[in-house]
Amino acid sequence: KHAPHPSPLPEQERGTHVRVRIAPSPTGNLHVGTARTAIFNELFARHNNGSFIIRIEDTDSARSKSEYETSILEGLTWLGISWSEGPDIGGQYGPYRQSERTPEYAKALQTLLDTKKAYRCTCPAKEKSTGDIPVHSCACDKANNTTGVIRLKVTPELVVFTDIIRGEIKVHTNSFGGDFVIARDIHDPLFHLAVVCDDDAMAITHVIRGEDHLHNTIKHILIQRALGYSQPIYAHLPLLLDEQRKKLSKRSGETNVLAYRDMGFLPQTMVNYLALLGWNNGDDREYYTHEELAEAFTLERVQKSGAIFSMIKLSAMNKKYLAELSDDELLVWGLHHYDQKNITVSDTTRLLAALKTELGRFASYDVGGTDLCEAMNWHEKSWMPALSAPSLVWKKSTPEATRSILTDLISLLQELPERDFTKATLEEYVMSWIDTNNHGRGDTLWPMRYALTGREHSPGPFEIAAVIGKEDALRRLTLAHGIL
RNA sequence: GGCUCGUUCGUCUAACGGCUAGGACGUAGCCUUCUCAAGGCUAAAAUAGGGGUUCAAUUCCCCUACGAGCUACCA
Repeated sequence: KHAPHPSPLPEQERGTHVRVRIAPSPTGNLHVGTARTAIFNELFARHNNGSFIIRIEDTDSARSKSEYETSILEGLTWLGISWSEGPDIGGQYGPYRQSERTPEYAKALQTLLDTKKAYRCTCPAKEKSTGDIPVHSCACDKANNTTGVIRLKVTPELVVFTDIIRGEIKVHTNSFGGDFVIARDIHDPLFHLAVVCDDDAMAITHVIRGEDHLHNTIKHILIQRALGYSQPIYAHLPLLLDEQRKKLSKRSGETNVLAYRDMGFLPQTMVNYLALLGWNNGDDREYYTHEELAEAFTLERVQKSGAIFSMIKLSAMNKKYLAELSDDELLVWGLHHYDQKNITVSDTTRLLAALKTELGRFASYDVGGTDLCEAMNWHEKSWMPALSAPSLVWKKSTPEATRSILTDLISLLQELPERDFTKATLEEYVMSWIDTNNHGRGDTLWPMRYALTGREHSPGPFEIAAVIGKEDALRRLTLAHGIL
């Protein structure tokens, strides 16, 4: 009989304390699909006062890289997801890298070999077949080989388990190809074996992962039974889909979570959006803080069908969160984009003021505001726009009228003291001047705004003038006047 | 091909077996407006098809169609 696995926790606590994990393999950056799985796991753990654990699945040493592990953890940290055990912080069930747990797997493999539930097989690797299912059958299980891969013996039977999200799942072992490989060698386990050993050793109570693992779960249950382990509760999440309704992958578009950060998306946007993709609370509510999600989240309300990851909706949500940012947060957000482009910002006060004028207009840039820096270059001190004379004249005006208005506007603004260069005062002052002199609004405001920004699309002229101040405003207006 | 899962507006989704199938994003129109946005108002837009069960089906059951996932000595 297989000896019970040593557990750092008293036996009675096992199973009562919720313990969930995500197990990314460090073969790439943090994928949005992995991020969503992480979010669901973390929310489930928090909702149930349980533990959320990160385990690095690096049994494929050829493809695993430590910089990817760093990047994955950075992505999770940026999202604001917290874990109580993991490769970076350790924990009482460690180590949390599969490459450091080989002795555990060797022990389990030896047990399976000793109890004849697995055997070594020297047959060549199964060829990929396009037609019928290739069923592995050979005489290796009788040959007592001392070399070769290790296969688990599979007897024909119907395996049934209950998935919290999709109910009873039944798969007959005949359908997946006979005895399957669980290790290349006693010290070189495959994913299936390692997962089962770790989930047991780490006292994982609920395995919450993508639907693409549904068939693997059958294999895992078979290994658990052979090893005498108890079976965790399973919940298979619907997949994240691309526009073609295929599983979201690198070829679908950007899948790296950190790339979304660099595009201008906020972590609260990502968490909120991803959590609502496949889960809802049964009502119309769409906006939740991380805490509110943890409070409300249950696996029973997770959707069964896959959901398309939409940048459009993500952007709409991001706009809303951007508008809620405090000054400090907005500045940090803005500076990140200048850093991305290696642009040094000389005056952060002016940058913040400029960002505030652009708030609510971010949709007019590429998704997430990638060309925001260029659109806002008007805020820099002493910056001079590249103006074109035709653009300076409003569509219903003439160069002559524009020239005359600019002449008067410049002398008008010269009389206004610097401290009155605020949006409200400027607006009141200039608008009443327009009205009393019967200038057209467009005839005045268009050239004023264009002169200050060099752009046909921008925030309003008074907001702009308030940000750049009297000196810059007059310099740019004079420049504009000169080209007509 | 086999196995498994799935199917409500274009998308994300709501609806103890019971109002006119609701909301959000997107789209279109109008208002506002110096521009692009934002904001306000309005509109178009869905229960895949066919059988059952029931007084009553988006909801329960069956079949079909379609879609997806899996089908490695990757994870």
